[in-house]
Amino acid sequence: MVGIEEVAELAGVSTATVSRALRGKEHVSEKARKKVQAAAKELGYVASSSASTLASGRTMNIGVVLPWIDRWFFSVILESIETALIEQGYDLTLYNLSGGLQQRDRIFNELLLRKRVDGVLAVDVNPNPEELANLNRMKKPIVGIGGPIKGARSIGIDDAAAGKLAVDHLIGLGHTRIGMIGGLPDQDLEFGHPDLRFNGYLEAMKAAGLPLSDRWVAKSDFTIEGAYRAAKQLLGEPHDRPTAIFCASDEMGFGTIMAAKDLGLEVPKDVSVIGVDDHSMSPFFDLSTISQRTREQGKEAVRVLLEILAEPDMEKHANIDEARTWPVQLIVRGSTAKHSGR
Amino acid sequence: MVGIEEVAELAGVSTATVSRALRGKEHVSEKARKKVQAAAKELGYVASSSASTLASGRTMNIGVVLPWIDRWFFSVILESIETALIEQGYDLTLYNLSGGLQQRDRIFNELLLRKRVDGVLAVDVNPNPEELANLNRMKKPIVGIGGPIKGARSIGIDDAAAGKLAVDHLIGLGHTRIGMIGGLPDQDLEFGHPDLRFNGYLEAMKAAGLPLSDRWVAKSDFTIEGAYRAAKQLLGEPHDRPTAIFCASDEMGFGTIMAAKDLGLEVPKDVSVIGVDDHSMSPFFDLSTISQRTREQGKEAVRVLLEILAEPDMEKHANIDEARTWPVQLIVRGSTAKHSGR
DNA sequence: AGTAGATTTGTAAACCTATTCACCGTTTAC
DNA sequence: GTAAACGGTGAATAGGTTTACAAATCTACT
Repeated sequence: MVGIEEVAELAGVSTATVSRALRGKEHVSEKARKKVQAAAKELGYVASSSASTLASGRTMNIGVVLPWIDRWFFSVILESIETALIEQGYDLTLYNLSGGLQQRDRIFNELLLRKRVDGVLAVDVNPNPEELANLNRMKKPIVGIGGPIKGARSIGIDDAAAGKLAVDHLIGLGHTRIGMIGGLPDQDLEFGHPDLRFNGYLEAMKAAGLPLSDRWVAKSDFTIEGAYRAAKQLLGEPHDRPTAIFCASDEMGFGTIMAAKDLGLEVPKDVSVIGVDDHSMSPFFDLSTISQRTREQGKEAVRVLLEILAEPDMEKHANIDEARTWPVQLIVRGSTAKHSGR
Repeated sequence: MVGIEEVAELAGVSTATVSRALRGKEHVSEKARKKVQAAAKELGYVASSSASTLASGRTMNIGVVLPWIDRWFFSVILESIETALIEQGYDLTLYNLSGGLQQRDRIFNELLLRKRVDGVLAVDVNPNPEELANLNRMKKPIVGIGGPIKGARSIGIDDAAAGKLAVDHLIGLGHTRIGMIGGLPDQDLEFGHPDLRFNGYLEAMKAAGLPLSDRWVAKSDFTIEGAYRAAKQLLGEPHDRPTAIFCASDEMGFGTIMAAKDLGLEVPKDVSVIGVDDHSMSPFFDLSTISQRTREQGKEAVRVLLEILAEPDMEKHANIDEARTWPVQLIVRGSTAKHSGR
């Protein structure tokens, strides 16, 4: 296998110059750089990343931890993170937590500490104090996405505000009997998004002085299917049926729209529907939604993490917990309209 | 930072013994192993992966290359690969090709050759001969998923056979006017799945002596929305409308079912629909389909790659091109039924 | 007790690059 | 014209582990 010495010899310079030349560093004459590049190309030389990591202390690799991959939010954010990282010359090592607690423990207390990554991006994963302490000890900065991490920086939307915005939109359209399909608490997500969005719903309803009813609220998992069933329940009610439904996610919105159709109700004439996410299929369903601009969140998290890594004195960043609120945006499509009924 | 020497000192043994003990290797007495483990735990020692890679030549890391992440097939297969790898103690570094040709070039000719990965899994990506030669030179085995790679091992379904199976199912139900919604050729995928599935359709129709018509065939991209539009076109036809439609993917099947509903047609009474994939949402849509058992494919690809890596004489595996056909399975749900019409 | 053989342990040499420091030849400032 | 500053360069070292090999210890048997 060809190493840096062969290149140095062929180019007629020292290994130090080869190293500097190939990485675009200062203090190399153009002439030397050209020679080195030619020699490297001729020999098909590529620097060994493990050796360079060992020598420099930098891995140029980021660990990304997320609970699942095959769900819309996570796969989209993963793609945006990967794209942003590769642009900056970083690789991305993936850790998904679907393997249960034991695997999680191994990931946090072993895999992430082995000097394979320079930093960590945690998507909807809330490290406990011990896990965080370990990362700090190893000087591995972590940036969270999706919810506030105590003792670290994070980015996420204000779920309650998002819920309130959605419901305020419905209220603004004249709806008074507004239902909600929320997520099951504690299931799936670590930051309680479903509950928070439900709180936003309650808040908006109370602020507007509108009546609440148990019959207008249903819980389901975050899937089309779950919401479909929940929506049938809500909309099947012959009297007093809600004229608008706020769904905790767009996928739930899709299920709700399909349920409405199957019940012979028209959207938005008979019932308005709004979700949260701005899923790639939302335009097709013509679903109004609260966009959380997922791709931008991923990009921004990468920016913050790399900024911390660029800071020579990383200590400063330890134990800063700055939970940045990522602004959401109401996107009005055809699934919400003025209340037309009686 | 605590290194192997501190652990050795505290445990009262040599670094060699520490290394052996911590990795569960032979030739360590139980007593020594216990002492070492206790010392490592006390000091919070975790071996540096770059140092161990440098010394051993093994990275315990696999590179996974795929064209996208946020599409069902890819995210599911990625999750299955990640799970299988982590079980075996391997990490996974992700490279997605969505950044265009320039990025692809960099990934194949730089990132994958840097000794950061022991091997490569290519999902629906077909490396060209030069890219493959580079990998061979660096002794990095590659296993493909989704289509045959000339000069490497690969696993994938027989797209034509899958198409034929789907259409044979429809024929067996008595349908004679059978349409297809296929993918756009050359777009998106490197292995021409859409065309191959279309070939299977043609083959089945010809074998059964059934008539073909341009009016029964439409092309769209691999999305619900595209298929929805295509299906409206096909099913809107007042005369001679197909009584069954084979869709090149389940997502296209969902679009087709929705289009049928919106046209006032009942599935399967007025029109049968079948797809390919066995998408997680297919049970909800009650869509019959050809399952390609995506998760198992991912697992199997990992098994094959690790098997190659375990082989001490890896040379043997270079230039073997063994394109294994992964069996598909007909899954009959409620969207296909006997032809009931006139 | 002595010894062959098996097992455990330690020593030291890789593994390959980045980087510090010193040095040299040039240029710049005075 | 000299001193100082500066960019370019190379020699040597550090970085932390694995592993071949040699040495030491233990086991079982004569």
